[in-house]
Amino acid sequence: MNKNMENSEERAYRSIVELILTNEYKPGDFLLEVELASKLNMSRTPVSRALARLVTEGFLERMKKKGCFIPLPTPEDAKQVFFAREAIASYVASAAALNSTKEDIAKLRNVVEKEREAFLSKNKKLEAKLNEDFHLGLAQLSGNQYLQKCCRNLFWRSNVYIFYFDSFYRDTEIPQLTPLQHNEILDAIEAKDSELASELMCKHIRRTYEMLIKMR
Amino acid sequence: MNKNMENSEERAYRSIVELILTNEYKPGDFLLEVELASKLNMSRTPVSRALARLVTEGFLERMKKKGCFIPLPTPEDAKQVFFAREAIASYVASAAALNSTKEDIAKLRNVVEKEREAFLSKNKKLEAKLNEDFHLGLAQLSGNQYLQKCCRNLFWRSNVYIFYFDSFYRDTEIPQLTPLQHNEILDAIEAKDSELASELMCKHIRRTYEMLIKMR
DNA sequence: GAATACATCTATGAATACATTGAAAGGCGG
DNA sequence: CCGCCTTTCAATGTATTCATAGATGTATTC
Repeated sequence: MNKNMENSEERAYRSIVELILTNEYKPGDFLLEVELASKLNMSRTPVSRALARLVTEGFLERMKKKGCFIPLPTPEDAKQVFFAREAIASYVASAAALNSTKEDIAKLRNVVEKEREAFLSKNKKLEAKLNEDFHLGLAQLSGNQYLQKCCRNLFWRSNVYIFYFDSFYRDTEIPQLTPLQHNEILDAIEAKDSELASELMCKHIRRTYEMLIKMR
Repeated sequence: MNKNMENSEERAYRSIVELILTNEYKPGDFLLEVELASKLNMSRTPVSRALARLVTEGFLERMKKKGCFIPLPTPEDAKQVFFAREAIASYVASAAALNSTKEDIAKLRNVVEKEREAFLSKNKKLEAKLNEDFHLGLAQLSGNQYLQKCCRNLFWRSNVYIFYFDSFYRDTEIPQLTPLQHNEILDAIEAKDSELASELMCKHIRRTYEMLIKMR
């Protein structure tokens, strides 16, 4: 039925992530296989496999015979997610500083520029996507597929918090600061200053986290 | 047919990990769904799901229509695995230094003591298991489920190297040093010296890696 | 009226049947 | 003999069907 060349599991996976990141499903909601299958016009099998993957990636949790659900945000969990992100992303930044070429950096500069534009035009969804592009792009520059994978999982998981608190988030200075901080990080990477890149990334993530906990 | 109360996927998962860690399947080998299914006396479904999980965990790779296989060790991959382990395990160690109680530490001391005994009695398999217990136990003490998960995946992945080079490995001083280094790390954690714990863990992992690359 | 045993319902777990596809063997023409 | 095309096959990808576990509601008993 579907002409797309990607396999169904991959499509299901992306669709589900999309549904979550666009907040169509909220924390606490159950993602039922049959429901998703009919929504996405495919059988339970690929949906089920995609869900299983999201669970092993730590993005969803599973209750036996109840279904998968988006974990409810808790202060403790937020702490763990952001601490883990700090730990790994700072390594990634320092590794990127050592490995990246002019072209790599130019690409990310471009992303940041688009981020700034997206902020000015208040295109929330695009902004989120570009933020993801920046962080995951950096992870790729680390040249370490394992750190890259960890980064991706943690980034997505932390996004749940950002979306959950979106209404607050928008009123802070964070969205405005983001492109600036991203550029500072790129500056450090361009200067091959791995120590500084690591530190800036750490602070960048911590700032988001600290904003988050102030909102409870 | 099967009397075990755990579900089949979990059993398949454990069995497959076991088959790999005991070197019954070696790097480069394909793990075929049908073959495993018949070997483990279950249908393709749980086997397939278990394999998928191992792939997302980075423990196996998948070639479409060919099967999952244990990635061939390469110098580049080894570098990535051990670098990632260093990065994460050092964070884990420093977090453990901040969180752990007397009882936690006592438990790990016990593991290390058994490690020493296992080394003396040349019980290779037990030694490997205890090493795992130590590192994953420490990950648990970090109190961060995300870092814990990353740690576990990377540990297993790095184990492929250790088993692959087992014959060389045995002739080095590493197996003898391991319990000593583990105890040093525990000392630092007990003294709540997170900086030192982190540094020692980093060196501990790097030593294994450097031994590895000398063997090519 | 409360507690327990039992029926029922819902969602996943597992098995099986069927479709797809990548790779390699083998045939055919040059 | 070599290279290209076709065919076949082996392995996974997907759908469907059946089984089962956990939750919930209900009736019966004390």
